[in-house]
Amino acid sequence: MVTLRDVAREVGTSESTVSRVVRGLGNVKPELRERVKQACESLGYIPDFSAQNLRTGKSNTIGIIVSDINNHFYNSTLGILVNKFREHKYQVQVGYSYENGEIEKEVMEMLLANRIDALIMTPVSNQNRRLIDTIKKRNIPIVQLYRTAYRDIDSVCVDDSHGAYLATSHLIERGYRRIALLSVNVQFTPHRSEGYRRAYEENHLQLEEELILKLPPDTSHAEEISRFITRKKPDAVIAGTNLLGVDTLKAIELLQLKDFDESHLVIFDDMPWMELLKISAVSQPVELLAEKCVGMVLDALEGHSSPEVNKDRVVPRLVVRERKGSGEKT
Amino acid sequence: MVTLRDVAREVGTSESTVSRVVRGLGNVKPELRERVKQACESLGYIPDFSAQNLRTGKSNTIGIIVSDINNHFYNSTLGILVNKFREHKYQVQVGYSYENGEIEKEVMEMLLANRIDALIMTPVSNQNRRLIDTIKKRNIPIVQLYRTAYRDIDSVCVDDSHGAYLATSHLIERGYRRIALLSVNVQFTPHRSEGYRRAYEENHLQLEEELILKLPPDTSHAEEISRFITRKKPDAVIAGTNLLGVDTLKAIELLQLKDFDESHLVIFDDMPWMELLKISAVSQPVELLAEKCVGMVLDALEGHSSPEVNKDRVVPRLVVRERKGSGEKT
DNA sequence: GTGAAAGCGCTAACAA
DNA sequence: TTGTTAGCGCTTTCAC
Repeated sequence: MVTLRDVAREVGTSESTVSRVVRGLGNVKPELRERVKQACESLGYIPDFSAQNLRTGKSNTIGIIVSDINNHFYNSTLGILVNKFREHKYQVQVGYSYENGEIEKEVMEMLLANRIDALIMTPVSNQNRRLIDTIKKRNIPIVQLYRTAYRDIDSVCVDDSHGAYLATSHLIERGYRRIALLSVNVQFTPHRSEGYRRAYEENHLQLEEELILKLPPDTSHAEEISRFITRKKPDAVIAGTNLLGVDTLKAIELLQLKDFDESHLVIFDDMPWMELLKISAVSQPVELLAEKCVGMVLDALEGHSSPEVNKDRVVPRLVVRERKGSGEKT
Repeated sequence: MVTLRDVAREVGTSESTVSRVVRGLGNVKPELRERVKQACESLGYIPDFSAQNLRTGKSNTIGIIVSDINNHFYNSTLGILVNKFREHKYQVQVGYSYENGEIEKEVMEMLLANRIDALIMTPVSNQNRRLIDTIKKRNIPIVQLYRTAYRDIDSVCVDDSHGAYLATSHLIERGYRRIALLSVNVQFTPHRSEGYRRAYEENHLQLEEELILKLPPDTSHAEEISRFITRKKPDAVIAGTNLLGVDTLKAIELLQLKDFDESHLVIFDDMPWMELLKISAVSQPVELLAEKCVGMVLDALEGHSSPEVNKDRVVPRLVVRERKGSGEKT
């Protein structure tokens, strides 16, 4: 391994001078600076972040904990975040919690051990309060994304309740009355059922509790959904995530429901394939969300943040799609 | 920050003893061991990987460079790799190269600076030979995934040429003659066009070069593809990646081609939505691929690897799908 | 079974 | 403008 010392020896100067050149600080004579740069280049010097981090106490790294590694929706959010932090010269270190509080704990410890400068997470539970406090004590900014598990920590969420309201209203308007609401049984998310209820109430319609189905995260539910449809006979379905959307479509296929087409369906998290299938979707403003999240983190890192807890909530919108010839319920 | 020293002071012992306990080494009296553990717990001690890495020269971290952050296919591969390494107690640090050799260089340097123990990458070019050599010199194992840019480095690839052969043969069998091949213009991939040609030859059919279209990575090509279809009038299309598949479907919609349905199409990289749309796909054995890749890395880390260059190639399979009533070309 | 001490590669305070 | 030095938190001899 080539170290500062090696470069210094090569040039015949001191480690600190080389360090200054490498970090682009002033106060080095141009001539020396050039020779040092040359030597770095020819020796193939690469700095050692472990040493840097140890010495400076910071890592230029943002930790991000993603709750579901298999959900494209989270992956695309992650993609945007990584991009934005890249622009600000921050590395990103990702950890996956698999919607499991224990693993979440391990991952938080791992990221702390890596000396992250800030943490963005989609919390799985509120059981890691202890670690959250440790992180606060170290003055590491935290932002919760998509869910608010800890009330005293900044958060950026989507108003899923409103999303459900939009979806439900839309379907009611189309003449559907037995609308099923499928959602993942995850805590700390703004409750979709709340908006669903509101839409029913505003339309003076009676709602059946049994049309609300909560499912555990991180597995396929096609069979369960098909049984549910058979038993409860909904005339429309709102799928609370893109993955549940896929499961619902599979269930429909399983059951060979000929009249149950895409117009009976609204799926959360707009994805490219929904456009192709002409399925209406609740589109999350991921870009905006990421922007706010990054903004909060950078503000906090630069000490610009307010003493109060920031809670930001962005509003989803309904994307109505229909095939020509389709439309009102017949 | 709570350090080993703090814990040692609390217990009234030395740093080295605490270190032994924390790392689960023997040679500490049970009674002392317990007290140390207690103290770690109550003080909330978290080890510092920077210090550990600096001292030991290794990081328990595998670096992975993904070439396209927006491609679900790579994301799902990444998901599997992360899972597998987790089982083996390795962290994963991800870098994204955005299909750009310059960024790839930066990312490689970043990962090296982080002292990764091994590197898995989907190389974008062969222009980073210099860094590859540095990595080799540091005895850090490297595995190339999906592409072989450096012949002297281990690799695990998919036989895309064979995939194209399967897709083309299938379409020819269905009666199509003017089959377009759309692929991303990326170097070092087994050439799809080779299998495409072979299928034409075996069927004693004349192939038109102009039906082969190469497109740059990392943008949408719907318009370009629609122009291409208008001009060249193919009667079937093979899309070389899932993203090109989406673009092709959009192009078909743009052109309102009524008779050009899913049966005229084969898309590389099987994705859940293709099942829903009944689109035939060339399915990559991602799980197997990841397994081989992880195996190679672990072998190398444990010194079990052979002196020769490992080149593994896995074979894709064709998943034929059809709606009832569809089938042979009419 | 336990502790003292050196040093991994780097930065920052200070001295020259 | 440059060099010397101490020390970040940890592991690893080596001595006891």
